[in-house]
Amino acid sequence: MKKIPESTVGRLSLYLRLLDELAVDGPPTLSSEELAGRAGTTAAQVRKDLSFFGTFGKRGLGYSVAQLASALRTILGLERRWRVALVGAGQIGKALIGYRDFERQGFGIEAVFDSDPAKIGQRWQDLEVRGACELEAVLRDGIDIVIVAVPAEAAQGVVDRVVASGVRAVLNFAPTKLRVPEGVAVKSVNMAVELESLSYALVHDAAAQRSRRLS
Amino acid sequence: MKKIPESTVGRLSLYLRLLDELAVDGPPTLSSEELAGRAGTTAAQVRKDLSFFGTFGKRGLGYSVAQLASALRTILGLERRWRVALVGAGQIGKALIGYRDFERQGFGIEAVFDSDPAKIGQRWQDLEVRGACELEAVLRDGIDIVIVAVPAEAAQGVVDRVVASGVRAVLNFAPTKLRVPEGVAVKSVNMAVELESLSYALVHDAAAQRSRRLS
DNA sequence: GTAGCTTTGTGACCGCTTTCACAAGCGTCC
DNA sequence: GGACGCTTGTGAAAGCGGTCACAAAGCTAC
Repeated sequence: MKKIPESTVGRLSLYLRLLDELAVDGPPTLSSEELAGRAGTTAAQVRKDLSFFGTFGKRGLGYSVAQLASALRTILGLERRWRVALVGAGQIGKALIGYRDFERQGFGIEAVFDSDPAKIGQRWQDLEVRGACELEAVLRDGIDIVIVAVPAEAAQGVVDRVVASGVRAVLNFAPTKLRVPEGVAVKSVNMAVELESLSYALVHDAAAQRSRRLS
Repeated sequence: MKKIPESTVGRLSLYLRLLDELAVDGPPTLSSEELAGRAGTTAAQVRKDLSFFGTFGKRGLGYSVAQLASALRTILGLERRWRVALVGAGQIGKALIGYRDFERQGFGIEAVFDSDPAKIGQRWQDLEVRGACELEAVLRDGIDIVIVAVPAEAAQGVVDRVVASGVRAVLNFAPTKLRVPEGVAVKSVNMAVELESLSYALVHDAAAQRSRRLS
């Protein structure tokens, strides 16, 4: 299979969400044009994204909402349940545990870890917070994805242990760049970077608008 | 000024964080090579990123950690304090409010809104949760950035009101694509997309490794 | 069956980001 | 003060993702 752009995968995920919304009340079929409108992209982009994986539409008609959604689920690997562990029982961790949408989408958080003795043993929803020393044992028991929600200083150490335990997918909330070996997927959610990009946009746009006003 | 790639801005933010770490205990100077190593990119990339904004290094020597950090703060607009409001007093909102790093970096959350009458009037840290009806009035009072942390269905409606109130920067946590007029910056943090990309990587890599084993 | 309208799938093109490669500049050592 | 080593800054080349445009294909009407 050819190389798929990372951005394409992200868009497929978005398309799927839009299709799921439409499935309940919308028409049974839609065009690339309509899907693009909802997704904030272009019809050509939608068709190109899908064409990497096969042909899903009918010319002159568009795509079946149900069939395309099903195909995207297969492509994204969402037909099975993924076993997830959370490392770091702080504020972010708590928000994630409470976010029941994950379970509904097939991502089940099965364990929570923290190194703070005061937190170990606490019950979070239906999970007990476990000590960091148990990490390897639990991860080796078939965990697919680890969410890292610890302070930046601790993140690389945690991810090293996670990778050594055979986990090959990490979702990182620590505001730092993680180094992992080939074959391990890392996705980062970095709110600090996003906020600072907004800051940049604000000072940059302000300057642009000022010069526009002068001309 | 020329067009700056979005990805460059994100990396500058990362460089700044790395420099701040080094400032406390590291050497007073470093090369693009060293910075690139820590940032997970290449030396050429670092130099190109910086070259968009001027020249900050000394040939043969590298960059002064303190001076470069200061320059990046200016570029990113982090020398001033930004006034932030949070819309949506759910789990994510609570985590964000508790995340005191934001304040330290110059992003001060000054108001929290929710539409749930049961939440209005609650005290969160030192803030009182306000009703959605007060939104416009407060935003017009000099709020620079709004964080949207409401359910996906409500997000577009909120952002429309936010934009109408003159705010030009939005950080979106709702798992949906927001439509905003020209001149408004939106950054999205979409955990669902990230998780599904990991799911894709897992099924995709598994296939890749299988075929590698066969060959 | 065929004319006409619609919409897909895709190769070619385009523009932007990254990488490459090297001349220019700075400090050091003798 | 001159030679040497190191590192920057930057034009040029390469690579990649996005857009365009159109032939192919399906559906409807008559």
